[in-house]
Amino acid sequence: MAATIKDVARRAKVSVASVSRLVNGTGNVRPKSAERIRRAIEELGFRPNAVGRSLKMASTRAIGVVVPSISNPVFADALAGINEEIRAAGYNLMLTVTDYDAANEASAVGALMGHQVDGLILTVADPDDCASLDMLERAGVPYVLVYNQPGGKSRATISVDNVAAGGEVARTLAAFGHRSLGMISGSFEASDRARARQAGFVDETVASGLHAPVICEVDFIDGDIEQVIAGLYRSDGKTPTALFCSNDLLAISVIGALRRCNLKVPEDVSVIGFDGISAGTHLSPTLTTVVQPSREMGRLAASQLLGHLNGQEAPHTTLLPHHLRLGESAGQAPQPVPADLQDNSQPVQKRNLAR
Amino acid sequence: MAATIKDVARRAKVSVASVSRLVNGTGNVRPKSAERIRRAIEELGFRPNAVGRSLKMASTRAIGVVVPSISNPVFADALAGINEEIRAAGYNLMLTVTDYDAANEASAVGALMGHQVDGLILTVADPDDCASLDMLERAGVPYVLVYNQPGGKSRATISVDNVAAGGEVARTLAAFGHRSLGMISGSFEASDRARARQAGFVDETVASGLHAPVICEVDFIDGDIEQVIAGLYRSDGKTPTALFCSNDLLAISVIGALRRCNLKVPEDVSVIGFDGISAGTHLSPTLTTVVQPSREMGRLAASQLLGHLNGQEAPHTTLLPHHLRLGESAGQAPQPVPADLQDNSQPVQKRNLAR
DNA sequence: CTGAAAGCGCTAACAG
DNA sequence: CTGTTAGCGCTTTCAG
Repeated sequence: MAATIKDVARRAKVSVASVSRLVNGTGNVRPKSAERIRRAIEELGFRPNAVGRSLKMASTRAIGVVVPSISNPVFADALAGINEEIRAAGYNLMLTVTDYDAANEASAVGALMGHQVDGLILTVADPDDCASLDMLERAGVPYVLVYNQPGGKSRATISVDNVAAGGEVARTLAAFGHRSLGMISGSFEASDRARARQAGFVDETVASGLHAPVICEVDFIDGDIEQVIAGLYRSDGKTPTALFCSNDLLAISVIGALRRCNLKVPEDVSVIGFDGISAGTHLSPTLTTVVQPSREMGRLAASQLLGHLNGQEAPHTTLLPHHLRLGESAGQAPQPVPADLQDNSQPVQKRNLAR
Repeated sequence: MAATIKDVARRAKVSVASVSRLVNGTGNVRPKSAERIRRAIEELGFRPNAVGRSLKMASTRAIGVVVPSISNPVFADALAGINEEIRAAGYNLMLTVTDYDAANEASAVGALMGHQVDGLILTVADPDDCASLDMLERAGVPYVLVYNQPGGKSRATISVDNVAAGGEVARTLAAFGHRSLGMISGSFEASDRARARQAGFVDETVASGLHAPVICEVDFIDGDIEQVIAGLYRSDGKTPTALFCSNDLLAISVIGALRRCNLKVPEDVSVIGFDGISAGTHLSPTLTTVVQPSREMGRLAASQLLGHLNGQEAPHTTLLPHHLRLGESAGQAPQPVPADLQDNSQPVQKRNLAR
């Protein structure tokens, strides 16, 4: 059906070589022939077959992208950035969504390699223990991670400093006067980011003179979250007055669950998320969160990868700045302890946290 | 670098044909040879080059997807559905985001055709006047639209009935006692959906005995929206007590703008969106909206396309059911007119709307 | 400036 | 069962 370069050549009464030269602007062709070729192309509606070209050139001009989810705006935004950069450079995008499943991760990378993508951009569950990544390395296929923050192995990555950010959250909450913190996180196994944020959060909580925070790992099912929250606040003991959620989507669910448990945010419980998805600013209370520059991260990942494909320096680890966006969902700790007890607090350490 | 089928054949001391047969499960090979081939594959880390295969088979087992945006959850959700279906069938996904730009639309389709995708799934600005679509048709490349609802031309589509849905919104609002309706819409030029929703909304508004609604077309810039809202409600005349927004993202922005204009939702103004993005249920007030089954739409589009590629019936137009999700953002019209005036209302028609 | 020809990696007759 | 071979559509020497 579709016309080939051969058809064009025949119709223009030249060799396929000339057509190729004209089409690709490589080498010159006599103006007279050029005109005939152009007409033939026009008449035949010829469009070069990228598969044939790829086979010959050993380059598909396609780059693969592997992300855990696309319904999470964080990944959607990064993808938008990637798309922008990639397309501007004339590359195409092969996308796979893994749904946080490691098996999908592996098969996706395999499929993409089979399709001979020129490079990959991906977010994996665990960059420190990822067979797919090792495979890419062995095969010499360039890649750069986004959001992932490898601990041991040195791998090209674009992310924020999750540990530091988690720490800032702890300090902020402490400065608000909260004495009992908690963290609600999605699967640690499926997210090195969550682990890093937790590590920073716990460390700084303790460093701030508070006791270690309660950590709840939840499945991403609304019912589950509600149960966890209910369980947490049913106990009459020392329950957290502030909750750090490992990502914004989770924070939003947690706020909903809290509300259904008749707990007011932020009056009774403060909530801080992570990511800075735009939906957070439209909620009420508006979401306090750690903002990462998702779109920019995607753009940067793409441009580093493309740069490398064009012979520039290899992609390297880049930590982009994050920042805390103060919304209404986090505020002063409720109910300062009765005056007589208050004297027992530790003013020195308190001053520290307020930094 | 990467091993080819030839390398495997050499190493296993068989012909490339045998390797191909074993790898693809087409034809038999002597168990003895099979074993040698398998070892060779293992040792060489051989992975069939899909480009070579595609060239020979005239099929890339890739399908192209073209959407206006990926940051809008509607498209992200549909894409999730497409991804699911596509991957289960062993296909790959080539994605392009057009950013609502018709020029990008055309070049994306061109690039995808060049890459020889086996079929396309797309949402375009105007399915009734779309050069890309005509080009696909001419080239005989199968495609199915999502969200688009072509008026004239017959094109395979998965969507909801936007006209009917727009009408329902009008009737619902009328039944709530609103007498003055308005619609805020994104670019009509970039969205046939918006046009269809508007058509249904206007028709039913009038059919309900109300005067034609105010229509405001806005750019998708927060500042712009705020200005439009402010302008609309500055006039002391008969301003709408209910606003239908052509999509949820817009509705969320409108609610924000309304709030900044000191208008309460829904006490002063009711707002209804369209799409049913999950963020809407987490807002407060929760968003009233027309829910479309986005993920299912994506899934269905993909399965129809794949079915067609496998020789089943051609994709056809499918209207999936939508439904109104009543949230808190829309309610009874404010301030029933003073009693003496109320008698002037038209009870008969009112009864009609309440149906 | 131009054409002939080789070959990218793979599949599928076809002949043994 | 197995190997040989002819392309799929394209780019690119290499001669002319």
